[in-house]
Amino acid sequence: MKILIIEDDKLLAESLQTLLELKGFEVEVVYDGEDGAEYAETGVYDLLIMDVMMPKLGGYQVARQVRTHRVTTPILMLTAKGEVQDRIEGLNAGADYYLTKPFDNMELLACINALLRRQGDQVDVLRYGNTALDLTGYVLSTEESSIRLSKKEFDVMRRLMQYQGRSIRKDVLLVQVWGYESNATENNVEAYVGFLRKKLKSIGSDLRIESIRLLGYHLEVVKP
Amino acid sequence: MKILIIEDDKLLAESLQTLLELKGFEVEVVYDGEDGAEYAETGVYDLLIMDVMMPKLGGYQVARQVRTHRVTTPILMLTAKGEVQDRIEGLNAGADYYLTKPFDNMELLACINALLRRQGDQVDVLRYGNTALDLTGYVLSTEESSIRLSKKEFDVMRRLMQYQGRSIRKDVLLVQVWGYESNATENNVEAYVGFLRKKLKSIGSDLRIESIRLLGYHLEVVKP
DNA sequence: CTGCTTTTTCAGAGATGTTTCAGCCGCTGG
DNA sequence: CCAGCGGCTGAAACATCTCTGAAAAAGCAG
Repeated sequence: MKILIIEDDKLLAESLQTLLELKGFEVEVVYDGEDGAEYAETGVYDLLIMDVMMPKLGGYQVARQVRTHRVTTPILMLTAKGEVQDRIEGLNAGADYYLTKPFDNMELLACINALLRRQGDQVDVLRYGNTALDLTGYVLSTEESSIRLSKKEFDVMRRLMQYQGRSIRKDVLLVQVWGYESNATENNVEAYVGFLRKKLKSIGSDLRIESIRLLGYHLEVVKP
Repeated sequence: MKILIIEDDKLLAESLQTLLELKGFEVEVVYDGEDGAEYAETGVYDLLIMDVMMPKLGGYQVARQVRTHRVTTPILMLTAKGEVQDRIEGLNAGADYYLTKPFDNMELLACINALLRRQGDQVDVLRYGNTALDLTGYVLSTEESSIRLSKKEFDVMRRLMQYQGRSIRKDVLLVQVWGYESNATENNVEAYVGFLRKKLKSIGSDLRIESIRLLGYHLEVVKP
């Protein structure tokens, strides 16, 4: 579970980082809005936490920009500005929650959980069609049978299922699963899609991974 | 868009109802937690707004119960209890947002929008006539059927639809889709317009790509 | 170290999208 | 009425992308 913190107050940023890492999140920190927007737009994070007042690009602008680029990662806005007007502006800019400083650590964690829960990550099975993916054990199953997935197979499958009908670009999938420092190529994605198609068929799933040339993939329930 | 309000203060409930109906939502109101939980569990609502302190069953219990029954409708908690402890408890019980009374109407609406936005109800489509172009999946569809487009077909179609009735010059289209450096000719555009006309007809679209001599094209809805 | 699983790499086959081109059609203007 | 231009279309050639199977490499547990 990856979280990006965009916060210019280094002290606060660090304490947040420590807190979240303690809770088992993978955390990255950047110190201004411009970097923030750039990182956030990769779409590899599960949550963005950002300050409103920052150098170069304010939180509202970052949120707007990120949303304009069709990135749907939940945004938690964190700020000293507590006026109603500010809260409204933040929410309308694309934030999902507005928390006023000073805030309690436990409250922050509760918010994060609420946001991630909604993201559908907190559930322990994803279902689509006649098929279920057990998030705790890397097992893919239908009524009639089930099969183990390797970690990478699982990662790819999870993303595909999370998109429920919409299509995913191959390069996005690549960066989400392999990270962007990796030297894996899109052919790796193709290989894993191949593995998954085989396994889906072997358990009699009604799911089909359609490919869309020059775009990516699309998980589909095929009517019998 | 259906909203359920669970609130025992009839005055407040009514003013909320009026406000939301004015904004075009379909609103139902119940006055205690027991009814609230029962209604909410049907899962037909797009959003639940509930008070914390209520007769029979408190807001936290309602939230917990609803979530236990695997209903994922977003919950907005509305309450006079503003203590950190309360907010944490609310969020942990399954709420998605915690708003403290008294609140501003505009802020409430901003929250509601944020929650519904996340609900994934916003899809990326361009519409014109009876026809929709799915921007994420290169799919062109009408009520009765749909068909996949290739990337270039999609690019051309998107431009045509974006111009909504105004006409586009062929050379502009050429540059927009193939880029400056390309050695494609206007005949390429013509070829793709041909492909698109075929596909539009095949799905029973009421859109027609008219050509305008020496100028370019023009997307038109043709009345039956 | 050994044997097993997972992940990566690679190259050829196959599928699909794109471009090209020639011929046809119809409009336009002399 | 006819020549000429712009626009349309189908077929073929071409260019790319995607898939696949096999093999190499990397991890991992015993």
